[in-house]
Parts: sequence; structure tokens; C-alpha cells
Amino acid sequence: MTSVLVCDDSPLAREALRRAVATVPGVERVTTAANGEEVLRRWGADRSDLILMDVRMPGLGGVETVRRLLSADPGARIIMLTVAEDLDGVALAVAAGARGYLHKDASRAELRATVTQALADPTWRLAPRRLRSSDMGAAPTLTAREIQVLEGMSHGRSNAEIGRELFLSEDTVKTHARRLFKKLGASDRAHAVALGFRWGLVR
Amino acid sequence: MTSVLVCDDSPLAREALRRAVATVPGVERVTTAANGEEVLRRWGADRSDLILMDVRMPGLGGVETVRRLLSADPGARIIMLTVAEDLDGVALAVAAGARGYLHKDASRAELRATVTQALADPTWRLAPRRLRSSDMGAAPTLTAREIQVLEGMSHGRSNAEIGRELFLSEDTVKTHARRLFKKLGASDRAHAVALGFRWGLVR
DNA sequence: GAAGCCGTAACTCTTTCGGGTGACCGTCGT
DNA sequence: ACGACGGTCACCCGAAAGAGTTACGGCTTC
Repeated sequence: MTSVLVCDDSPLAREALRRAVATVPGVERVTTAANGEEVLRRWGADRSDLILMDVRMPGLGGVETVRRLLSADPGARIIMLTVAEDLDGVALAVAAGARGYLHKDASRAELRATVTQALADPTWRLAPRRLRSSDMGAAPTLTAREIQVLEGMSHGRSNAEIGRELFLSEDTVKTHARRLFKKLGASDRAHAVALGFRWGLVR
Repeated sequence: MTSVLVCDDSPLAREALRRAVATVPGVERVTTAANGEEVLRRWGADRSDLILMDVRMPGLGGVETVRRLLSADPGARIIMLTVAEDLDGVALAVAAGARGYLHKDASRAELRATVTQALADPTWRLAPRRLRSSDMGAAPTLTAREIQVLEGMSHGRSNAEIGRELFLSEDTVKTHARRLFKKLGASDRAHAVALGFRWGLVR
């Protein structure tokens, strides 16, 4: 019983993907999920042989979902779905263990070919390329506090203001800032905010 | 001859939307475009009665495309397509003159109903709501230079570094920065970068 | 139980930022 | 022709940021 799980936040894309995948020989079941949380929630009870997952999704985001899914089940086979602008996210997802990716401009034929290949060869894996020099696959796992500080930055708050909002001293906020910069590889708060957006950590 | 233009960067979504719209009574032609630039390029020669446009697209982005399209042709009827997270963008697009929006979770029925309505009544317009208090419909139209500076910021460059890259003095970069802050309503560079991402000005 | 990460906080020091202001030039629109 | 706007540059100044360092208690993890 070969089953494939399609995860994309847009129901239209989801449906289109579902239909496309269903035409692949050997695929008997195609299930869908609208976000990463749903995938993780259902993964315990209902595992698929292959997952197609959008990189850019609300909530967890594709990269973070891949990371969590693989830490729970290192054998999961995942192919990322992406648009050209998500290449950083794809690189991160592949570094985190996704088997490969499909550009959303891919033709139906390419999609079917890739899915066929991935299902036929359980060890199939795209050679990682274009990975960022720093943080090669290092999960930029920010703590709750660090994300709160990063969000404060993204709203234009100063360290002192963030401190007042979170009932912390400014110095503590600066410590969190320094640590999250290091984790993200950011050179300053503007860069950190940009990386936060690119990685789907903030919105 | 009633024609509808569907603009979405994902070919899958585009195709799904095209098929859904084609089933609306009275619609005789559905054309598609993959990005805002394409829409603008073709708008001179080939105008449609209604445009469905994704908010989140690479390049120009839906909001900016709406703005430019309407400044070229104030009569254009546009409905935004969105996911929950784009509400700021939707608000901006509606403020800029889009007639309404469709959530991407909308059922096929809702989509058809909205398209039918928009086509039947040329004056149909969603009452703007949830607009941000500041910048009510004020177009954050950044100049090329300002966007370059903003991009530099998003890559973690200091003003001096941006200056070196663009062959400008640091003081000039600071001037561009100050002006783009004012236009965006940003309190500092981190905020500006965040707003740049939220409005699709940078990626 | 030692090592490591996290949350908290303080201190110093240097660099950078951001606001204010003024200026010159070119272009575009009216 | 005038004004508005954009691109360029300069100077001043105070506030903020960021780097470095230290510290201490709590909590996992090995």
C-alpha cells in the first residue's frame, strides 16, 4: 500500500497536486494536509511513504516541519515544493534531511518523474548544493524568548521597549539579541529580521 | 466577450483557478499570468474584465501590481487572492483600489459566486475594513535607490557598506534610509526590513 | 555529576544609527 | 517658470546598538 502525503496551505494547489500525484503508477493513496502542524499531528497514526511539502506555509513553515518530522522519524522521505524565491529555505530543508525538491513551475511530467523516482528508490536523495556556507544544516532553533525579541525588533521596538513589554531589563534583551544573532548568523537586527522572515520564524 | 485574467505564481494554483473560473456562467475566456510584470506588460494590448491576483508573488508582488495597474487603468477590476497571513497586503490592495478579495481556502462555490458578482456588477466593491491606521492606502512607493538600500539592510550591511556597494557616500545612503523610513512608517532599519517583507518589496 | 544551554542581569567600550538641517543639481509635470 | 521630487553629499549630535565579558540559578543530557 503506497501512500503519499501532500502538504500545502493553498487548497487549490493541494488539490492540483493531489490529482497529479494520484496518476503516478503504484500510488494507491494520496492524503493531504494544510499545514505543518497537521502533518506532525497525524504522523504518529498514519505514515505515508512520501511527503510533498510546501516550503512557504503559515505557522510552522516547511523547513521547521521537516526538521521536527525527521527528528521524530529519521526515515521519513520528504520532497520540498518551492518557488524560486525560497531557495534558502530549500537548502535548509535539504540540509535538514529532505530528499530533494520540486520547483512549483515544474511540469506535471517532472513532478510525476520525481515522485516515481523517490518511491522506487528509498535511498534516493538529491545531492545538497547551494547550501549557505555558515549554518550548513544547523537548525536555527530560536527559543521562545529569542523569537519574542525578534518579533519585537520586527515591529520596530528598541531593546528598551522590548524589555518593558516582556518585563525584562534592557540588558537581558540585549543578551537574547546577541544570542539570536549568533544562531541566525545575523550581523545586526535588520539582518536578523530579514532572516527571520526568510526562514518563516516571524511574519 | 467576457474574459478573466488569473495571476498566480504557482502553475498548479493557476491551472486550478483557471478551471474553476471557466465554469462561471458568462465567462468566455480565461487567460493566465505568472507574475505582476506579465500582467502589466500585457495589459495594454489585452484587457480583461476581471483580474484575480495573488497577493504573495515573487517580483512585483500583488499589492504593487494592483497599484501600478490602477494608476494605468483606474477602471480595472481586481480581486485579490490571499492566505490568512497576507491580511495586511489585502488591506493595502483594497485600499489601493482592488475590488475585494478571496481567501485561498474559499470553496469553489465561493470563488464562483464572487466572480459572478464582480462580473455582474461593475461597481461591486468590498467595503474596506481592517486597514492599518497609519498609511491608509498611502502607497509605499519606494524608488529604485531606496529599494536597493533596503535590500542592503536586509542583507545585514551597514550604511557604509551599502555605500561602497552602490558607489555612494555613507551620508547619501543615510538620506535614502531616512526617506524610505518615512515612506514606510518605519522606526528603524529592522522595522523597515520587516515592512519590506510584509509588503513584498524585498525577499 | 559535569557539561551545556537557557534566562536573567550588569558592566564597559566602540561603532553605528537616526534625526535635523542645509545644499546643489536634474527632471518632470503643470 | 515654478515647484515638487529624487539623487547626491555634508555636518552635528544624542541615542541606540552591538561586542565582549562576567555571573548565577535552573534545567536537561550524557
